[in-house]
Amino acid sequence: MSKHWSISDLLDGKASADTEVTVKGWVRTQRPSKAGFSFINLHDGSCFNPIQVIAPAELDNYDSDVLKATTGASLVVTGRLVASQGKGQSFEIQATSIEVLGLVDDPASYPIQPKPHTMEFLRTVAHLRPRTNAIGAVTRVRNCLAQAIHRFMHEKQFNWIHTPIITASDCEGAGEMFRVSTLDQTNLPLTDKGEVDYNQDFFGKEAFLTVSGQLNVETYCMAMSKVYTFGPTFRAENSNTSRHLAEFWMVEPEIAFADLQDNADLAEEMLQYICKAVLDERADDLAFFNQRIDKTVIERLEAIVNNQFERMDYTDAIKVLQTSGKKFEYPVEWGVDLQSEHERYLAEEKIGRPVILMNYPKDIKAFYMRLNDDEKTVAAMDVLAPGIGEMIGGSQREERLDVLDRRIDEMDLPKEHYWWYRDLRRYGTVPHAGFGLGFERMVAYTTGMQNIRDVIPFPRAPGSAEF
RNA sequence: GGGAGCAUAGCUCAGUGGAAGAGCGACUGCCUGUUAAGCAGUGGGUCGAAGGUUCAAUCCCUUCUGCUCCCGCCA
Repeated sequence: MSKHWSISDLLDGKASADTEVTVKGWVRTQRPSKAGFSFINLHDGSCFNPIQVIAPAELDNYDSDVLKATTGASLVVTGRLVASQGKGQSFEIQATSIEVLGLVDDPASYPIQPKPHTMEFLRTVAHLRPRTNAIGAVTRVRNCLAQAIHRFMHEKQFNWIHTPIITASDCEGAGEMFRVSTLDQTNLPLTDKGEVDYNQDFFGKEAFLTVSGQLNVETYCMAMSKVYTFGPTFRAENSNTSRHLAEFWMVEPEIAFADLQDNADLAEEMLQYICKAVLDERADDLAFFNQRIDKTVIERLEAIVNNQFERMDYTDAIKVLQTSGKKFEYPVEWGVDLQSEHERYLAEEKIGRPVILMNYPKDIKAFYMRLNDDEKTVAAMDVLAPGIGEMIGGSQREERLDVLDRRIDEMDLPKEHYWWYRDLRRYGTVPHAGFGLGFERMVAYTTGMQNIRDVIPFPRAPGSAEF
């Protein structure tokens, strides 16, 4: 294909005015004028704003093609880049030729009309929704966040570890898992006991899609010191909410020679870094979100970048909730897991920003979290964000083999399945900690989008895997 | 898994037991250096599906399907 400019570069003034340029993209709107030309707004995904093309009636194919290029049609436009006479854009293109690559069949029923759509409707046309302002902006912000995460980690000398998607160990324990099997589902091989014989399956044992790369990444942490995973994870929970997906992306850093404070500091520094990246690099998209989606988005991101995160012990949070004067549906007492209403009160009403809750009762947390000296709490932390709830969950890991074994026994877990995880405590164990950031929750928080299904290109949820 | 709600034009939604409505979009015309333009007109419907009640059902009842929201699970 011949060389052409991105609309982003043209609007940024990277090409000299009065030179000939070519752009390729899709029509957002066309406004024909009887004054002898037509205004076409063309977008190519490179930035929020489209570029305005002035198509003069003198073009050979003006009546035959150009005027038929309705919203959604694809064009190659060549012309002179000039300072715009109109308001709303710095530059525009005075077209000398317009090639229509693809028209829109039946414009009346083309789903992406130049008018507001609901997010619910756009989910039913997920193959076309990236052409909208909102989903296009989400896509760029999502990319910006992902790139910023890798950049942050790289600058801090973390190694990105590609942990497996398929796991044959059933010891992850973070929820229901999707089974991976090549057995003939209509004719399953059975053992003598009448159970499915997974010895005959592809891996010779049961296999699943991962729910977390944590246990795997801990092994590399015990050699590379600073590591992280960033990839898709899967939960087969029947969760039907605006903040859960069956397939979602998670960032899981793991740091050696570190405790819970170091872990919280890392989470804070990373969130500040990536929020700043979005403020710096995606001002155009943020302006849109701030105007159309959530009027507090920019303010919120600036507050994260410019303020220390509030840190609060679970035990203190319980006291705050008990003395809040609020009537909660679920009563609060030490030892209970916090309900959404409690987390919301803390993050939204009490603090108004993300808050890091630390040191939870051991009975409501996972076996691998490090037991505190009080023997009642573990070194766990959650980052709670207004509107999203739990954005990050993490902990200092139990590095003492005897204590870990005690916890495994207490929870009645199959110790033999954790043999390689326990080995890490036998061979040069060190204090270490890590956390998991729900990437889509971060994108939702950053954009103000209310449903997590609108911040991932093709959302997977119970009963929903179209596209 | 528990609870609530919704389903009427391409989209967003009114509405009524007795002849299907608006706004936006589409199309046509007028107008215009216009900005999701303005003005006028035209077309567009198995009222989610299947049963039932009724002289008559888009409306009332039952079942089903789909979607949304809240809670739980968590990230």
